[in-house]
Amino acid sequence: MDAARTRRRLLDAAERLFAERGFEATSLRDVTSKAKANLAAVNYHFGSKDALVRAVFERRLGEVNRRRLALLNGTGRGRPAPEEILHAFIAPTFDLMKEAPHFIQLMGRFHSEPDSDMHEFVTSRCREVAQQFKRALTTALPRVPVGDLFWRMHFIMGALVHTWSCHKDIERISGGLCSMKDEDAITRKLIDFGAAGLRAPALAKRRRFANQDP
Amino acid sequence: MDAARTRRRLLDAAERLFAERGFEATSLRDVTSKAKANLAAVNYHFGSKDALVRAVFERRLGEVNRRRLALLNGTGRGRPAPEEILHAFIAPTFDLMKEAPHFIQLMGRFHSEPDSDMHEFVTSRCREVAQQFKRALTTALPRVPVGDLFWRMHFIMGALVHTWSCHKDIERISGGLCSMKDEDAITRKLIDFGAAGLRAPALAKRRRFANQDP
DNA sequence: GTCTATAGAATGATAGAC
DNA sequence: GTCTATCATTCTATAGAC
Repeated sequence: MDAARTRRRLLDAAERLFAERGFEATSLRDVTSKAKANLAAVNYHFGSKDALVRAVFERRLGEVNRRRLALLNGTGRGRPAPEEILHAFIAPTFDLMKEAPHFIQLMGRFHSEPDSDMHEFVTSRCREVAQQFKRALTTALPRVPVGDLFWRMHFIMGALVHTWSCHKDIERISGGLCSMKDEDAITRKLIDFGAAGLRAPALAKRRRFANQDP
Repeated sequence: MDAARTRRRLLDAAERLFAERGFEATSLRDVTSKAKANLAAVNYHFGSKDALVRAVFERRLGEVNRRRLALLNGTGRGRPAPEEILHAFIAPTFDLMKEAPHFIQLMGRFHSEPDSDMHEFVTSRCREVAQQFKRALTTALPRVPVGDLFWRMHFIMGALVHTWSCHKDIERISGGLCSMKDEDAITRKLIDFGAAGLRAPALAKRRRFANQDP
């Protein structure tokens, strides 16, 4: 029973330090000392530093993706609106902000990390979910050309990832104007923003704007 | 004259390696061997690894911000449209994608980096530009509440940063559907997407959507 | 399972010859 | 300015006592 508790303390410490300092900049000594465990404990319980990183992601990612699919499939029998699809994708991550803020930050950081092994590991656990959401949005927006739809999903992904990365610094960044306290309200703002972008006419203002910008 | 050329090779190598592997994961030995310079050259020309990072940003950031302000102030005497403001902010970075693709990737990575000294250094060089663009958008969209406007600018920033981060992998990510070759076309797509989000009615679909999601 | 001790490799930085 | 050689740290990982 002590083993499980040590494992958990190591995961907590690693999650936090990887989020705050980055993966390369965090040593096993940092992790074990914050976890009040012995230096050898990481290699005993996980095998290596890389395996610890994977375990940190594995602990939360499965549940997040399960809840995403549950929300997506619970939107009723008709074609769900873009707003509902975005909500199913976003809300399970924002819900974690109180319980596991460092994991959210870590998900934000991960998207611009170069480590290709870690990338492959995480994306492999999200591939199925990504496919289903892509299909749902394609069905919900049949008149948006598939190329445009990819770009708009990419832009929404960027807005989401950036919000994950910065969620602890919103008050500072906004000069005290905004805060991340009411995650549901921010979820709505992001959904409304993304849905408006998804529905933008493919050629809106193109010509007029182009004339002003030779 | 040899000094200037060595300095330049070091900056080129550092820019590329920092973008591809990250700052912590890149050693001075990696940089100097790629630059075909001696290990001691970095400390001779820049003083330290940290100073090298700052120099990498300094080399390009000033010019980018100069061009942003030139475009912003060249939009004519009236109140520029949100599209024009976004164009002035985005285009100078996309224009660099051919000439300095690694720097663009590095700008993407930087936004989720934890190193607070580096963060302070870069944001200090962009503070004036950020202020001016914020003011321009506030004027262009007087009916959007300032809190909403902050969030929408934050989301657009996320879309932009994510595009910087991924610009070399768009073909792979999109499964061959899209590419980054025509930067002007992608600039337009991002501008149209962002402008639609900026103009979204503050309460669009709020009530109906809320009912479906207790 | 937890600990100490240490191997073995890599790092940033510098001194001093040329 | 460029080079070699090296110092002092730090790192991951492991062997072996308890």
